[in-house]
Amino acid sequence: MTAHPQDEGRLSDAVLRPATSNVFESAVEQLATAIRLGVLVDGEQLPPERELAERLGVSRNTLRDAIAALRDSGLVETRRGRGGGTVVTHVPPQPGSSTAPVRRGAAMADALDFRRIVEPGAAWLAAKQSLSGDQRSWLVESAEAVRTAPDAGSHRIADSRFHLAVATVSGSPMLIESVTRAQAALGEMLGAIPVLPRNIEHSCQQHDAVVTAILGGDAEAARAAMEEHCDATSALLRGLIG
Amino acid sequence: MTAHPQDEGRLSDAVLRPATSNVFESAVEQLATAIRLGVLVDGEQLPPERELAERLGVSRNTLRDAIAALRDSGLVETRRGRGGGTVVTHVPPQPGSSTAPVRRGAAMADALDFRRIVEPGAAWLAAKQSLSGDQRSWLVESAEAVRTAPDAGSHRIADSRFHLAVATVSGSPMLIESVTRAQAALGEMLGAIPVLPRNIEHSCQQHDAVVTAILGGDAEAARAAMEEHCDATSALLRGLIG
DNA sequence: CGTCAATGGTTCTGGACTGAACCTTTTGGA
DNA sequence: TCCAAAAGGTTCAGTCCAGAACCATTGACG
Repeated sequence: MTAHPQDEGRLSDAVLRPATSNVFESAVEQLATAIRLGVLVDGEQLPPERELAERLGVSRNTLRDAIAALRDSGLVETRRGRGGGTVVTHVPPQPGSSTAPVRRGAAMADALDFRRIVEPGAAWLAAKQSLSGDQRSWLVESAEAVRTAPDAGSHRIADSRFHLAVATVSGSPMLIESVTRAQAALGEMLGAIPVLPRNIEHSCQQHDAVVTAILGGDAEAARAAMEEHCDATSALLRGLIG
Repeated sequence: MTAHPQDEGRLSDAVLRPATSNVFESAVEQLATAIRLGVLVDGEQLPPERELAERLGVSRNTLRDAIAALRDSGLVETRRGRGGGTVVTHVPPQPGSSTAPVRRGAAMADALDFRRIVEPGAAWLAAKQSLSGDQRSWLVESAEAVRTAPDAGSHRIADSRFHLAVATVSGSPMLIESVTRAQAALGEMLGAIPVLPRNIEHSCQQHDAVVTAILGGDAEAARAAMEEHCDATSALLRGLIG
């Protein structure tokens, strides 16, 4: 065993990551991300508190605090009584009103690099699965939903949903989580891309190529198509920010 | 926005993952994993408690409980006083004594799939970086250390260290974490691979191919070499378990 | 040989979170 | 019409954990 103190340092610096803190905040972030990525769409009803709390692995008290925070942010509304519950009331913000000053570059570069690896990987793996009819039509519809999105905000959400759908049909929980994290990290920035019809059309063609390759079981083509798609997005973003 | 209830269900099931609970246990797992993967090698001294606690993002109390657990498991020893501290005392277990009954298949398949994507991705990204001389020699030495490992246990640790080194020089924190998780998930199983000289030699040749490609800046070759390596390992494991 | 600094060991307080029980509101159906 | 079920709303005791202060032990260095 070579005793290279600096190597040990490099490795342990890289591996010993700080644990996730603050259960409440992570619950808020998780729900808010799910809404902003379009996993939970406008008008959709959340599961009952007791059930959702269990699924998130937090106590009902904490979940309620998180929901209250979302309510304060205008993301959801809550009604009491039988048949009541919490519903998503989220009109996706139109781009251009980017209040968020550009993120710091390192995190963005990391997320872009990461996405360039896990999303094509998900497409590749999805193509190797034998998908059910439901899953196949889900993919097709997800891609179609991106094309028919009426405005920029809807387009962003539909795009997220498409990418998450690809990850989901890959069947790998670890990959799904990775894609979710990449999408969440890039979410704000992707929203800053100007929604020119040309960009949309190009993007949708690439989506279609991905879907076609996956449905055809051509893993290499699926990966290549998704790589192209990620590269195109990266180029837009990098150009946009410098 | 298509209102497909089942789609929502699929997506939210996939995305709303349970939050990490129990700070103490995750600290233990993190340190134990670091030791078993060889990030912290035998005889190496841990940072002082106050410093390590801060780096892990836990309180010193919790960290001390975690260290106590490691001490009970015989992974570390602690001495008081100036110049004292906690040192790793870990003799890697020789394979064959696999007390652990085979893991359940789904988690293993997930980890293998995930690894097949993130490790080649890390090699690809590493090859695209302009590496420092230190990093280049670190890679070479890491690969060489695998070849010269005296016994099966050391071989496993050196192998982990090599893969983590590749991920580290890729420069992407998100990727490093992913590779670490994949390695940790597969750790026990990789240890179950019979260490035939032929397997070792084959594995080392693939390591060398990866290093050569990375140092040469040939990203596609690096990825292909790592894919081959992961596939070989997968085949061994799947054959071993059925 | 004594002192000091670096380290682990101990204790305490306050806040965050859990788990459970119970209350309140609303609606669908007997 | 009225009741029961299904939801959200409230409260409380207990546990986990952070943060800080302080104690005990040991080796380094003057």
